[in-house]
Parts: sequence; structure tokens; C-alpha cells
Amino acid sequence: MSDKAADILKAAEKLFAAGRYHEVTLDEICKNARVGKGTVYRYFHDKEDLFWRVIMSGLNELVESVQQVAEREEDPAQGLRQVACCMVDFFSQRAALFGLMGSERLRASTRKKKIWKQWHQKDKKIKAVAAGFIAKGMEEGRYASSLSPAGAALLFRGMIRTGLRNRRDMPRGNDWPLALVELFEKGILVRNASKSK
Amino acid sequence: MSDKAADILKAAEKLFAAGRYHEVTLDEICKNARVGKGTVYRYFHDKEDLFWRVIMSGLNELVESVQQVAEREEDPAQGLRQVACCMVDFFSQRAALFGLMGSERLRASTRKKKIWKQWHQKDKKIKAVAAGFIAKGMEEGRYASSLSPAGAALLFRGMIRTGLRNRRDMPRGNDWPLALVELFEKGILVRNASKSK
Amino acid sequence: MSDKAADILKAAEKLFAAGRYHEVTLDEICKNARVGKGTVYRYFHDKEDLFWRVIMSGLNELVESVQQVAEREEDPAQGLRQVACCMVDFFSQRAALFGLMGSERLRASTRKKKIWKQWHQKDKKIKAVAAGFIAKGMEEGRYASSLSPAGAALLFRGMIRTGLRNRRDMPRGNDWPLALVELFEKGILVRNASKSK
Amino acid sequence: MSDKAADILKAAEKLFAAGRYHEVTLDEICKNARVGKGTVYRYFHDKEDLFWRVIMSGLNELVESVQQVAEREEDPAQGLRQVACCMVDFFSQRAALFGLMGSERLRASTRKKKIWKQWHQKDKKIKAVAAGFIAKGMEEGRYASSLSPAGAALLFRGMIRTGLRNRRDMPRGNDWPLALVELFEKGILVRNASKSK
DNA sequence: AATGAATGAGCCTTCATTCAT
DNA sequence: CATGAATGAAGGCTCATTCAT
Repeated sequence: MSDKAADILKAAEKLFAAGRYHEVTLDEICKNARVGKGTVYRYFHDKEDLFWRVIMSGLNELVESVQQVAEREEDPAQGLRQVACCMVDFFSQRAALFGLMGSERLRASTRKKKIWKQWHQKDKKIKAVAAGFIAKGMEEGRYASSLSPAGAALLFRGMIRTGLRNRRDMPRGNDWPLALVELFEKGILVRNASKSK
Repeated sequence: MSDKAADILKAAEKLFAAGRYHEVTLDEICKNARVGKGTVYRYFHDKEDLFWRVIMSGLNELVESVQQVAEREEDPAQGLRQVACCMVDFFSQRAALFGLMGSERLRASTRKKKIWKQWHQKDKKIKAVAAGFIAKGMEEGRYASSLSPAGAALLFRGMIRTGLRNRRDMPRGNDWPLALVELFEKGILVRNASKSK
Repeated sequence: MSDKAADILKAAEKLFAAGRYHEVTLDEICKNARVGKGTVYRYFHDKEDLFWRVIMSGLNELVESVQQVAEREEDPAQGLRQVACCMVDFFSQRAALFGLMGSERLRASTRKKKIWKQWHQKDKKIKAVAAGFIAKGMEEGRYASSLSPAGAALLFRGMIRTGLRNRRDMPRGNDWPLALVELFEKGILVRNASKSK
Repeated sequence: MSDKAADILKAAEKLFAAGRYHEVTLDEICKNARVGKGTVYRYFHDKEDLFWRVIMSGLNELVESVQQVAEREEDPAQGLRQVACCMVDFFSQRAALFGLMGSERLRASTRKKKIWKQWHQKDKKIKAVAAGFIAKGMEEGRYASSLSPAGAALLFRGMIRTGLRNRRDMPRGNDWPLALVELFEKGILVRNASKSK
């Protein structure tokens, strides 16, 4: 990808994160990216396209880093912990993206089918990793819940999101994702099951 | 409140829920509310004001119904269950609102201090109810967590939100909120503590 | 004329004098006149009508008081002095009107023929009084100018207007209209002519 | 100044001169200037800004041409004559401007302090030129009046304005400004003083 | 007769998009 | 390739006017 395109993406990410879609103008983006307005249209089809590519580019990175966890970690409990840390790390570094991902989710779904499909595809992969660990734990008899692995995975992700969104109310330090995972895991743990590690 | 104002609010709620802020035009709102454009400006200062009043009016209802739970329920476990059901019921009936509340949360905070303060005030009340039940449970020695009651309450609410947002992945029927509460409660339950009820 | 209509006229005069036509709203006028909006439309055809009636009502008063001078005064010099004082007095009491009369003159002429004709009719009467005195003075051999009586009368009125518009730069006291008349009269006076009175 | 900006200014001058502020639409201006609507906003902050710049740009030209008279002319009588001709020439060529300058004068003063200050600054310069000639004549013992030079200068300008505004009632030909100056000068002339030139 | 809530045409203004340089 | 001046469609908002009460 061209340098210019990357600059634009970066500027757009920053600005879209700070304001609602319609409050961000292309002029602002161009000024921040130190790029002419025409250049944006060389690399992106239109404003909407730019918006979604900002989100998708972030999502891609996250998906990759989460999938790496899935590949190298076998133990369910460890897996969940690492997934949590992975997501928290990612969004800590790219805080701007966090607000965007999710906020426009439902809206997108109703209007632009095509783009939403792309989004959904990626999102499914993240959920699948957590669901995978949970399913494995259930198979091993360590986890149990009246929720399906997929449903439980959603809650898991929801808890992480909530933690990120409310960092101020989480315990000091960088351990809070572990506390959160602990709560979740205990919630689906089968009594008397030997705790992992 | 005048009939017209209520009509406008209702139409706006529906439309804002379906599309992004800038995609919803006043003309659309007027047509849906069967009201002239000027009438909107008699009751609302501008589009932004209308938007926030849609959100606040919904939030008010929710706050009230959640606080009623706090008043009539003593048992922490029962309380959490009812809070969950209360929120799920509310948003099931007013699905449109759900997308709005939360989606623009972070954005609002950065731009319009005054409005955000109103929002925050209300939101704090909801969080306080759940936190209250959790704190009570901890005092009674039934609950424990490395998270504070407030932090745990946030996660609790986050799980409910996730459930609502992904109803399709939750178990069929109307019991899933209970499954969700069960997972959460087990997560903070002190082993060997006698389960309530 | 009904009391209400008079109230409206008075309020409108005050407001139209303070702001440009398009900056004055009917709401403002109604509030100032302590009258409902519909009432304005009972007495005036529309905003434009109200505007012109404000001007015409003032003009009528002025015309009458100037014509009284013409009837009771024979001496040209005395006549001019009294016309000047008469106009200055009138506009001192109804300062608001002064800004209006004249300001929109040219504009009106281009658009609304009918109304302008009314205005012109009245204005002609004022000019005629001054022109009458000047013509009389010329006939008597006391005044002379390469300008016609009508032309000189216009300048006379223009000087008075300028004096009113720049009261601050005129000498202190209420004598400045006389100083002004003196300048004008000397300007048309035939040398060696015996000064009146 | 860009060509487009000049086109806009010219079109706006023509239209504002023909109709009241609120009767002139930007669409009209754009059409006349053969320019897109957005272009207007590239060069002018808003409609009001455009309006004032039309007036100020005209005023600037007038100030310059009047000041040139002051620099090259020494004799008071000649000076006054030339100032008169200068103003009449200017407004004959740019008749549209004449209606604007002055008509909105008082209104502006009440609302927009900053703009009025600019206007006043320029206007003062014009008045100063005439006042300068009158003061010189007084010092030389040729002129006398119970009015101050500044006050007399105002009347002088007022007479010119009146002449312009009522060209039809002035004598045929282009000599009327001289007749006007004659009337004024005779009005302040000291008897027995030797007439200039 | 008087009111003021309701209306909607019309206008200013913004801003995504284009295209000549 | 890059630029940014120019464009004009689109939308928020105002306010003169109407009309049911």
C-alpha cells in the first residue's frame, strides 16, 4: 500500500474516532494526512469506503493476532486469558479504533449488506477463537453452561469490551483482564474440576 | 408533553435507530410523524437536541424501571436476575432505542459536556442498582471478586448488552437472561456458599 | 383606528427602525405589541404592508405639520426657518422613523410601483412647501439661483436631513437648524437685497 | 483578487442595489456571476460578509479618488468644486453603489460594531477632505459660518448626496454640481471677500 | 374578534465529489 | 500522480402566513 494511502488511513482513523461520521470532513482528513483532496479519491472510492477501510484494516490486525493465540495455545483457560490480553493490548495501542468498531455495527448491517458481510466474516473469526477454547473446555468436562460455546464466547467478548470501555472502573494496573477472565471462567467452570495450570 | 412532540419523538426514535445520524433527515422524521417541519423546531431546539432527547427519554424509562427493582428486592441473586430481566424486557419492547444508547456514547462525551453529564447521571443510577446488589452479596460473604462491586456491575451490564445485541446466538426462549445471570453469579460466588433461594 | 392596530404600528416602528427589514420578525412585533400573530393579519395585509404603513403614517403627520407652516407663514425666510424647525422637531420626537424614511426609498421604487406612488405623493407635498417659499423669494427678487426652486428645495431638505443624521456634529443647543437655514438662505440670497425681518 | 471574487462582487453590487437585502438570494448572485454557489463561500464568509465587502470596496475607491483631490488642489473653492465633481462622477459610473452606501448606514451601526468601525473610518476620510478645504477658507478669512468646518462639510456632502439622489430635479447637463457648490460656497462666503480665481 | 400552534416554501450553508492544471 | 479550486445537490433551519379554536 502506498505511503499516501497509509497516511490517509491513519488520519481518518484518528478523526473518525474523535467525532461522528458526519462531523468529520474530508478537508480535515486531507489536512491531517498532508494530502490533496483528489488523492483520497485515488485510493478510496468515497468517504464511506474510506470509513469502512479504516475499520476493516484495524479488524484485520486484530483477527490475525487473535488467531495466532489459537494456533499456539492448547489449554482453554490459558487460551481465554491470552485472547483477553491480546484484545486489550490491541485496543490499548489503537484506542481510536475501539470506539469505531462496534459503534456503527448495527447501523451498517441495515444499509450496506456487502460491507457488513465483510465485517461479519472477520468478526466471526474472532468469536470463533474464544468459542473454540470454550468448546474444548466443555469437551474436556471442565466447562459447562446452559449457553452454547458460541453464546458464551459472545459474553466473554462483551465483558472484555466493557472492561475496555470502562477502564477507569477496572482495578489499577494491567491485571484487570485476568480478573475479568477469572470471573468468566469461574462462571462456566464445573465444580470440583481441577483448575488448570 | 404535547401529542405532537410525542409523535416526533417516536418517529425520530425509529429512524435514528435505523440509520446513522447524518443519514436521517428532518424531512423523513416529519413525514413519519405526520407533522410539519416547523413543528419540530417548536418542540426541539435543533436536530441534535431531538436526537439526545430521544435517547434521554428512553434512558429515563429504563432508569425508573430498574430502580423499582432495587426498591422491592432484597436478595442479591434475585435482584441481579430481575435487573437483567428488566433490561431485557425494556429493550425487547423498544428495540430501536437499544442501538442508539451506547452507540454514540463515547462520541457524545468528547463534544458536548453538558449533554453527556445528563446522560452520565442517568447511567450511573442504573449501574448503581446492580452494584448495590453485588456489594450486598459481598457483605453477606456470598460474593467475592478481585473486582470492585462497581467494576463487576459494569461487566454484568456488559453481558446483558451483549446478550441483547446477539439475541440470535443466545438459547431460544426467554430464559437466556437467567442463563447469563447464572454464569455471572457463579463467577463471583464464593465456593461452598449456600445458594440463595 | 383600533387600539390594537395602533399598538402594532408603534411596535413595528420601533423595531423596523432598529434593524433591517429581514432582521425584524413578526414574532418580535407581536410580542412588543402584546398582540397575537393573527391580529396583525387582521389589520395589515402582510409584513410588507405593515412596513409601509409605518412609514406612511409617519409621513402623513409630517406632511400635515409642514403644510400648516405654509398656510400661516408668508415671509419666505421665516417660512424656510419654520419648515426646518418643524422637520427637526418632528424627527426629534419620532427619531425611529427618521432612519426608515429615505433608507428604503430607492429600493421601494424599483419593486412596488403602487406603494411608491403613495409615498411620492406625500413627499412631493413636503418639497412643495419649501419650493413655494423659495419661489416666492425669487419672485420678490430676494432669492436667485441657477437651480430651480424645486431643485433648491431638495437641497434644503437634504441639508436638514444631514443635520438630523449628524446631530453630534452640529453645534450644541437647538439653534443649529437656524444656522443651517442661514447658510442655505445666504447661498441663494441676492446681494444687496435687504434681509428680511 | 481572484477573477471569480471580482465577478461575484460585481454581480452582488448590481443585485443588492436593485433590491432589499433579504430579497436578493445567493442563487441569483451566483447565476449573475456565472459561478457555483460554493465558490461564493470560498471568497466570502457569508451573505452578510459579501454585502459589506460590496459596500466597502466601493467606499475604498471613492476615498482614494477624493483624497487625490485634496493632495493636488490648494484653493478652497476649487477644492470643493472638485470634490463635488469627483463624488458625482464616481456615483454616476457606479450608480448601483450609491443606493447601498448610506441606506444601511444607521442599521449597521446598531448591530455590527466591527464592520461599522471600518465604514466609519473610511467615511471620516471623505468628510475630512471637504472639512479641510472649508477650514482653510475660514483661516484665510474668506469663509465664515456659525457651523464648524466639520459641520459645514457634512452639509456639503449632504447636498451632493441629495443632488445625486434627485438627478431628475437638477438642471440638465453636467453642470449642476457646480451650481450646487456655488450655492453652498456663497452660503459660507464672507461678504466683500474677493471671489477666488 | 383574538390567539398561537402548525405549516411548508424558501434560503443559506456545507461538503462530498470532480476535473483542469 | 497530485492538487485544490470549483461545483451544486442536499439538508438544516427560519419565519411569514394560515386556521381551528
